[in-house]
Amino acid sequence: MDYQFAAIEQKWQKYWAENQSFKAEANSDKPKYYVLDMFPYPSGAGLHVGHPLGYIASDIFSRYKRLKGYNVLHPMGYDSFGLPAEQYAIQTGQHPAVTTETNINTYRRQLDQIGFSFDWSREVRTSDPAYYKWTQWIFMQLFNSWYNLETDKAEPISTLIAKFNEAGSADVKAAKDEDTRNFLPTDWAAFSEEEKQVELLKYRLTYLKESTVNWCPALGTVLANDEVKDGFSERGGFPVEQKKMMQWSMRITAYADRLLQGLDTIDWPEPMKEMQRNWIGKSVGASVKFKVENSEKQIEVFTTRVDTIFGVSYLVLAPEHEWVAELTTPEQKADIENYIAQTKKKSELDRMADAKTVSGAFTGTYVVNPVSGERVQLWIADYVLAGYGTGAVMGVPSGDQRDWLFATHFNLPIIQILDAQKDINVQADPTKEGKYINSGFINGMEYKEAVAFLNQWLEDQGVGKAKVNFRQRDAIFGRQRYWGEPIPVYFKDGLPYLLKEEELPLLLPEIDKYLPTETGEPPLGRAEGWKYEDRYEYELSTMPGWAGSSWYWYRYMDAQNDSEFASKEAVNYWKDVDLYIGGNEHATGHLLYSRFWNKFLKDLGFVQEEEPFKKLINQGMIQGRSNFVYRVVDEEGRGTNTLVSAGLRKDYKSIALHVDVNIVENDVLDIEKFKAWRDEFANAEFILENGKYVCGVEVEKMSKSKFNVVNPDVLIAQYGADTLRMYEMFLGPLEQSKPWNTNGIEGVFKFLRKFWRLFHNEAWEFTVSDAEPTKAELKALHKIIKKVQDDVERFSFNTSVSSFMIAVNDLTDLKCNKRAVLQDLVVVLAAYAPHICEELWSLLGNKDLSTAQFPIFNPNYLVEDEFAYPISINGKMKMNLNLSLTLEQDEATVAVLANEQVQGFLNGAAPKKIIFVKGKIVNIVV
RNA sequence: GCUGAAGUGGUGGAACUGGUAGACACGCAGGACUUAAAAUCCUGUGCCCUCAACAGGCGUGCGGGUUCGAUUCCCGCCUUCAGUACCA
Repeated sequence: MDYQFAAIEQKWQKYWAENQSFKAEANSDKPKYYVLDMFPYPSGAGLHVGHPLGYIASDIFSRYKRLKGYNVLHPMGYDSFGLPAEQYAIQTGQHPAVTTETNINTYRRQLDQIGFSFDWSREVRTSDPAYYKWTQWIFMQLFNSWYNLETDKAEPISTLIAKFNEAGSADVKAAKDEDTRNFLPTDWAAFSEEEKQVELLKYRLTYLKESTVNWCPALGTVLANDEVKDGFSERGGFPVEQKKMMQWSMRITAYADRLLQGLDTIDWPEPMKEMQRNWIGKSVGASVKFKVENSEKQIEVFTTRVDTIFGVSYLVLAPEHEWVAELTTPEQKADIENYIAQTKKKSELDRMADAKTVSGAFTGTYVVNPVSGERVQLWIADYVLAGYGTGAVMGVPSGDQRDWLFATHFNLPIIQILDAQKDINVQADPTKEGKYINSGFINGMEYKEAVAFLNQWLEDQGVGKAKVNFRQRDAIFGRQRYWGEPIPVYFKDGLPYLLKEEELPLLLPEIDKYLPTETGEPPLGRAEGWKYEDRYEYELSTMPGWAGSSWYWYRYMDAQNDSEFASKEAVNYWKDVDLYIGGNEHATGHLLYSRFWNKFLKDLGFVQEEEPFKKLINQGMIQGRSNFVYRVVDEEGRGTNTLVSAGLRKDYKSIALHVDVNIVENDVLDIEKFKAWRDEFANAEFILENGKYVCGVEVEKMSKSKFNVVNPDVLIAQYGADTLRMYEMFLGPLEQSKPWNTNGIEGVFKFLRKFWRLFHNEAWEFTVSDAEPTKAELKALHKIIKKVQDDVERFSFNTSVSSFMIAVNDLTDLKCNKRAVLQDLVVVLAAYAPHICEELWSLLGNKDLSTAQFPIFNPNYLVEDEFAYPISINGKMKMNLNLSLTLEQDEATVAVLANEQVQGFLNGAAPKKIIFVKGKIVNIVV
């Protein structure tokens, strides 16, 4: 029979499902290997051709590892809480659970027909109560923990209480809020229960705090910083404003240093690590307090160059700094207010574009440099950000270019502080070289000494200390929306208390409408009679999107467990994810939060590994490739009924229209389908080039409105899943972003057919011979065995597809239909094109390809006696010459020079030198 | 600006450790089969000079360098993409 991909693929997909062929063993003597994909949010649009790219790669890797004798865990699930289903619910009244279920079914159908080897018995859905029970449970562990800076790990809150009982708060070194109280053990004992709870909340790893949040009135919800772009919501593009509210936060900053250090231990793409480093934004420096003249106030600044403190010639506050009004003198009041008004008007974008312009205003107030005793002016300027550090900086014009510009613009002094500083009247010189001058008691010191000395001095005097500052803030954990995990907390006397563990899961209540209440409370406020013990108000926020995805890889290890998030045995066996494949858009979201929760769970002894994802690969984005037709317009600019082919468009006045890429092949329009596509084009006329209508092309985001979405279903119907899988890999390196095009898919399909034909005679009857393979056949086989092995291990899937083509071309030329060769070839190709291979495997009389062994590479088959040496003269390749590979330099040189053709090229010139690299090249230098 | 990645035929891309640049595929051109088309098969296909062949020259973003030999290493620049942005 000819290659009937549809029947073959259905048959084996059914077989795999019925036999649970890819179920990971809970216990095994085989080494474990955990291959994870970033699980999808099941959106209503279903999968497009870009989604499966990473899944195909991970599937090939998983199947390969199984053939190599590993016990592979390769699961899939759904990140099924999220905003789109809720938005849809608001519009239609349909419960998000229903929408989600429908979408999941579509996803599952689409995934199944690509033939993935997922272990579906371990499927998870973050919106399933059996799953979010454990998300809530982790929240409770966080609530019940604090971060001990002495042991550098999280500990149960009970150890903190013990410390308070014993020694009060003095010796406690903890990651905590800034407004903690100092108390003695006796004070602690005297605190009321409420006072104790208030104090403990300042130490818990998840805590309530009044914070400024990004409030989006249109969406009725709070957004994370990464969900806001330039003052508008990333989703929907609605305006976002700042609003103060009590919010649950996660004390991720406690882990900032470990999150940073851990990056050095994991095999991730460098750009990803770099993004996380920048996001965490560690800077080492000092905080210094400047006393305000004629006031009790002290302004704290953060600096990374405490050594330059004698060069301070002014201080700047952010315009939003809360003390600005208070510290402005009456004479300067108008100036300052005017400046603040101006800053407010500037949007974030303007402020960015304006980065070069110097602006600011003098408050009229002076502050005192605690080190030198000098009085300097206090200014405000919008180059200082309220949200970073303390919202105040010291200006050192000789050492910082921005400060230099500011000082020059406003005529403030520029003080040289190092003898090595050059040209400071032209620009700042941030050098750390040389010895300090004009710097009081650090004069004559060098950088390192000065920093250490100053830090100690500041601390001794109580006016500052060495400090590490992070850009990263604690993560806000509450969302004012419905479709998320309820937070397992109720309020008594205004204080939060946890539910009991056995009361989990706290189920999402039913509500009438998925909108905030009339009083502005979150949607959960609509749930009637939803009270803890019928009296206490539950927390009405739900968890953010990243909650459920911050630990899901552990649930796959033991997905059905009802008494633990995953059993100790399962966690001890699977440990961590060996290979994680997903997009780089999660660099500072999911991947950071997951590492945070993982470290926390490790601290409490629930998991084994400090880092959850050993190796990470980012698959590139598949962009859309839009096609255009060009409608000729008349004098008045009205569209006519005529369309002109792209190559001739310069001769006409025309407008470009998106055309559905599914009726275009190799950029040539299928005119009949086009006429049927839209009524308005039913009678269109075409100006053709070379008898064809050629469409224009542009690379854009894949989107419905651009008619450039390619649905895998269509391609599978036309070519089959095996072709789709191989074609997606053939497109280019996995990590590279590329526009989708179907131009080469025929070639891959032809390859599979050619492969199929190796096993069949002219009449398409299955025929293999049991004859001994020839040397050439074995060579072709072992070349591909080695190639695939090497390629898969370095995730170079595109090159192995090419090599498969070469192998099949070679074997076709050799007319090889020998079982001894083809049977191994089937196994080698199985990870890429599993359906056709499984069929051929069974036609060869075997059972269950998933239990086969990857063929062992034998280098002896590749050994050559001869090599066609490229002979180059002065590095230019001239000809090839067959020489025995046993020849060493001397004999080879003789043989080369004896050759007539070589002599012809030399044309009488005497070789100065002959380079001979065995098995590689001969280069004659003349 | 900073950080990171990348720049190779008409196109996607290959060349893994400095050793034959353009594998494999698409497209295109020509041919076979066919009444014809599709499918299939065969041949050719980096550019320039040449009717063509032979031979030659050029060629991996640009300019230099190291080397017998550079897509690969070094220096300087340009462009594109991604992230980030007055971070004190």
